[in-house]
Amino acid sequence: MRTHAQHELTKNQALVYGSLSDAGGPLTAYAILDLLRENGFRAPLQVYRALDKLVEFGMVHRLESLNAFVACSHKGCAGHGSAAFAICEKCGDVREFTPDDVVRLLKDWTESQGFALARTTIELRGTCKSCVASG
Amino acid sequence: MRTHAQHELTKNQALVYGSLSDAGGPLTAYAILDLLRENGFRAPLQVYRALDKLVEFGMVHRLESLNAFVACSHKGCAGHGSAAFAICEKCGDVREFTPDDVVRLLKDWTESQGFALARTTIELRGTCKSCVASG
DNA sequence: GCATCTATGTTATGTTGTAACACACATAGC
DNA sequence: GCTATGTGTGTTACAACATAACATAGATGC
Ligand SMILES: [Zn+2]
Ligand SMILES: [Zn+2]
Ligand SMILES: [Zn+2]
Ligand SMILES: [Zn+2]
Repeated sequence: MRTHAQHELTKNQALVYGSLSDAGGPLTAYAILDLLRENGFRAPLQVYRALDKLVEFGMVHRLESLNAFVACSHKGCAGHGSAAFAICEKCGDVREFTPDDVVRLLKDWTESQGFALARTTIELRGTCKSCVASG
Repeated sequence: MRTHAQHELTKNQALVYGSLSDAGGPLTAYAILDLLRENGFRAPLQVYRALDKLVEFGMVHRLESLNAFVACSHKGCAGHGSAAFAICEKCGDVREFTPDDVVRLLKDWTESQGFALARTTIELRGTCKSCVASG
């Protein structure tokens, strides 16, 4: 039994997830494509199809405000509560966190409005601690 | 003294804002361009440049998860606290609200992390009340 | 064998967003 | 008047992001 694979990935899914995991930060689909050309990737759809599945599995998150994708920071994660992201505009660092209290308030609001919530996007832009410190 | 114009808009800005205001919902930049061809618009930059200013003025919001823009629902608004959006995936309706408590919690988190928050993106996807009722 | 489902490969196209350069217009300083 | 400066504008070309449509390949179940 595998400990770190809730989903058996196909070859392309594994390659794409590997790229994101190795990168340790967000990559665009086309950046992934370029990284994987030496593995035989030729067309954007090969990347997008794998990303669709990985996002569905909860192993990868899409950053809407960057048009980019990032591996979930919970290693071997098979999905968790809604995530939020703090994105540094100086260095590009992305920090994932899970603000359950925030999500609870948003869910309360949607319920009070009769809105059936499917998913949330929370992305914070600013400057990270080390970039603030260094000027 | 004008009551509804905190900013004197240029011709192009007024046209773009008018389109969004009349639409009563989100439009992509290219949809705006098509609407404004009869007013002499020929190129996407004419739209994007106006949108940049309108967003800066706080009169228009960008919806990252739709790659679209929407007039602020506060008429004559010159900017307010961070907004959030509930987006119906059935009918496309977008409801703007201002969840101060949520923003406060997010701000607390960023401050505890030394992250200098510049702006927030909060977008909720789901099904609106009337679409839930009718389907 | 045959239907069905999923994954994959490939070409072409559609959608969203900018770079670079030129020009018009207003305002301020000389 | 005449420059300098800043901002708004117009235009061409291009870059970046995403999908449609069609073909092929392998696995599973009957
Ligand atoms: Zn995650
Ligand atoms: Zn940083
Ligand atoms: Zn608003
Ligand atoms: Zn609806």
